[in-house]
Amino acid sequence: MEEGLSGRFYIKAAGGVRGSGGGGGGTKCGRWNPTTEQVKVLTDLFRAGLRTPSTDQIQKISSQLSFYGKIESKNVFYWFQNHKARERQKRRKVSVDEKDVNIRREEKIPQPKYFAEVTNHVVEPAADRVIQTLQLFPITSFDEPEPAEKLRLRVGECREFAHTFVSDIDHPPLDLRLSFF
Amino acid sequence: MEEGLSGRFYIKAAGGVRGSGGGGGGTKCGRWNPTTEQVKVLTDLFRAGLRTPSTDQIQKISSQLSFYGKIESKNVFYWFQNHKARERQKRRKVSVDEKDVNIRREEKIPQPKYFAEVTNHVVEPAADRVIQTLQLFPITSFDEPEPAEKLRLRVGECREFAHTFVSDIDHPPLDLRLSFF
DNA sequence: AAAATATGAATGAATG
DNA sequence: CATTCATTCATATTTT
Repeated sequence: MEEGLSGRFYIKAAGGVRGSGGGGGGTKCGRWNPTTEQVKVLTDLFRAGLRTPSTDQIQKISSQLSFYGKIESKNVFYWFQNHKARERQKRRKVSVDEKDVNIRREEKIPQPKYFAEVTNHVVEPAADRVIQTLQLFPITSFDEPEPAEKLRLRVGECREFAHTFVSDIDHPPLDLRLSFF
Repeated sequence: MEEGLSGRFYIKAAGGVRGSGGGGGGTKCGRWNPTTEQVKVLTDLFRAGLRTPSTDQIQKISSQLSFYGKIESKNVFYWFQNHKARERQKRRKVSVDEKDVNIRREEKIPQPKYFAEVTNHVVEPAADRVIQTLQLFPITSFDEPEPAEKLRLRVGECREFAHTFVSDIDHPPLDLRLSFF
């Protein structure tokens, strides 16, 4: 249904096209599709404390990462910008649902996150080759104190405080009165 | 090689019966599976004009909807995001009727601050001017049509050639030694 | 069960 | 920096 337009057959590359190596220099262009190595490096840099790289740094990073595949400076720029923004947003939009379901009495993951950030980079076979001499020490971030990015495990938790008791109530006290001003 | 997966595995969610009416419980996590009530409310809100709820609104909505079942803010956020996008997407597939021979030769490609900044963007519709007090019960179907259409020139160009296939080099001399000082 | 489709989630790219 | 749009990917659901 949705199809029929755009006439762009995307290569249904199962398993993520992030395939390393290839360089993605294929015919598929449009928007940058980072390779796993690129993402890994970027992530490492971020975790190392880099949040808002300068133009200079961006250039260097981009330059280095270009080895793994097509990449432009702006990609690096945007990557950091997005990553940071989303990291923050996750913190903000953390479910703040209280009340309502009262049965929730159990634990609550100490770190309820917006959503499970999958940081499980499958170990690349070529990982060995990827000798990233990332020796970025705590960089002086001019933005704000580095919040010690800790690696969070995937939210294995699926605590769903069931709402089972919602038997046959006609209309719960639902009253979404949103005032837009 | 193609081993580089996106690394996104979710726990197989068993029996995600959307049929909320009855139990609805038991669904495992994986991805949010809205109940019919939740969808109904969301749809009503959307139809009432809500298109891009603010963080606050998202919180409220999420909170209210949690009555019907497990839900998080991000779900609401994504729901609206997707719903709007798809609504527009479908709208867009009908905009091919008129062969607007008026082809604008916009050579300028919007680039970030790295290149010449271009601002020849089409006028922003600003259709989020929905002012109303959303009440759960669609008292007044303030149904507003899809206003404005942006017709954004998407430049999915592949201007930059892929990095030259590095064939000689054995190992990427990745050495991100950024000099910050 | 396979194919088609609907939709939740993620992220690159902008814009203000 | 935040907010938003467009695209794409991964599943769930429905259809054949």
